[in-house]
Amino acid sequence: MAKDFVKRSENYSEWYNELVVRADLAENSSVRGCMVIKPYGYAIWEKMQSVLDNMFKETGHQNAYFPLFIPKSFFEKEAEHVEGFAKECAVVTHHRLTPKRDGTAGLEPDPDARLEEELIVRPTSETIIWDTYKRWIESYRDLPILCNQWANVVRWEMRTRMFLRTAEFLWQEGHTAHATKEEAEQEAQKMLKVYASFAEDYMAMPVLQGVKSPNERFAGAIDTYCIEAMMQDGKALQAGTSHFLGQNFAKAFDVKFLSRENKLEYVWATSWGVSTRLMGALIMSHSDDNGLVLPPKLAPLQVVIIPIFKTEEQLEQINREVEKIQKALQDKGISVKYDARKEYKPGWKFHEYEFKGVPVRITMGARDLQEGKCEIARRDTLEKELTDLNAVVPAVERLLVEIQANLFEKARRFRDENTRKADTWEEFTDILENKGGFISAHWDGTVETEERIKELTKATIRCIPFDSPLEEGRCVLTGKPSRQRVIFAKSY
RNA sequence: CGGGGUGUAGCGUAGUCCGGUUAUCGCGCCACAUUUGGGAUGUGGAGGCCGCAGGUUCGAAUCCUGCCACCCCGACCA
Repeated sequence: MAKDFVKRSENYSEWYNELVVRADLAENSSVRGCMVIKPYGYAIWEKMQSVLDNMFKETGHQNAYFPLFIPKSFFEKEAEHVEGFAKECAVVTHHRLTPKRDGTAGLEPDPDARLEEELIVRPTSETIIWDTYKRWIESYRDLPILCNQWANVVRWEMRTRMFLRTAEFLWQEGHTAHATKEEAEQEAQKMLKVYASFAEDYMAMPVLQGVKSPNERFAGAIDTYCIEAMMQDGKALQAGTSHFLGQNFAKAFDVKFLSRENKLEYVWATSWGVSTRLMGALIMSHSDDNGLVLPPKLAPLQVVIIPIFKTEEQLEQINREVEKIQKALQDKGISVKYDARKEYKPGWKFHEYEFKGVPVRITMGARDLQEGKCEIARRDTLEKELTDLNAVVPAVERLLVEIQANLFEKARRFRDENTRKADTWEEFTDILENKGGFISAHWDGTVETEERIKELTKATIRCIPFDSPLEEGRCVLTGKPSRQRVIFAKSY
């Protein structure tokens, strides 16, 4: 390597950026704020997609696709929604280019091709979808509508960070329409549970589940539910959100249905989404100073086999053993790569696959083969052990399960160790300045206090956890009475 | 959008203050040989509109103006 990989403890941001680029996941493009996702990174996204997609289908949802462009006027229909997104929209004003009229080289938008109404590149699709749903819904028999869209969206962010905040990002957005408030609320909560189990069971990333404070609520929602994860630098990352939209969009787009009682009523709505930001979360949750660490359930490559040999005869002997093991592993549904390239030395390959986060490595050399053994190394702990050739398959199967569980446990322990209670303002600021992480504290429930705390400390309320017990207390800033602790943290 | 910084080969860089031979070095790349149990070694070689566009000058990576991009810190956000 040209330069030593920067250590996580030295400069977390730089570490993260380098990790993304050097593990071959993505790179900055020549387009402002946009990122190129490279094949290896995209393979991880595809894995995430397919797992999520199955979960959505199991909960009764269908995929659909809506336009990339949204007429400007659609945004004007929901007051809070437009306020939330107006500042970060890419706007299409022309439909044709023409050579520059002042005679200099280059092209310019043709003034004769100006659009009558500007089109907005979707920052989210509520408006275009509710404009469409209006035509789909007449009676309670048309409900519920449970659609999901896999798409790209554009938000013209001032400051970007690979995977965490890019001008264009890939995501999934579910949009549902219901006949009753209760059903819509349940849907929003149900989808949050889906996200939480994806995060914990597949990404091995523990998350807090809760509801957002009014300040952090989605523009246009009645309630925003969220999953919040803690990164290894102690900062919080909002990993997914599910919104109960009430009748806000139905009213804005005039979507009514005739109920069983023959009454005309507005439809109840939800929307929910997760994005390529999850890739950032995955990277920051588990990776170490040796590179990426991927949970086996999402690793595009679970096992790599590396031969060590001096002579052709030895290689052939290894090839024969590998063939058997590779086939047996593949039969168990495990993805395996045999890297017998002669152009790279074993040591180089070890580092390469470690950097890319491959969970299990099998090293097969002539020496061990004599004794009927090979070496199995695990990425999470970097431990190595010799295993009998005929025990390799069950050992790998067991190891993949173990690594998955260990990554989750390790992340959960880290989060719990870095979650602290604060009962006074001194404790609160001391934790933020010296320790970081989550702070469980009382809050008087007002927007003013939350904003004041943000001004003073940069910490925000990440969520009001569902499982937070009722408990009498006093607001950490104002001393006013509070009935429940909420989670504060600095966030991405 | 405010403050700070950077832009020289695929990557990382020296040189910029104080203009002057053929633009420095390392990694990587190519060829050959020897190597292969934790990033091999030697020899030879290829690769540069010095971010872009103007300007000053006999002469610009270096000075001036404008633009663009990226990074960091804020504000904003999935």
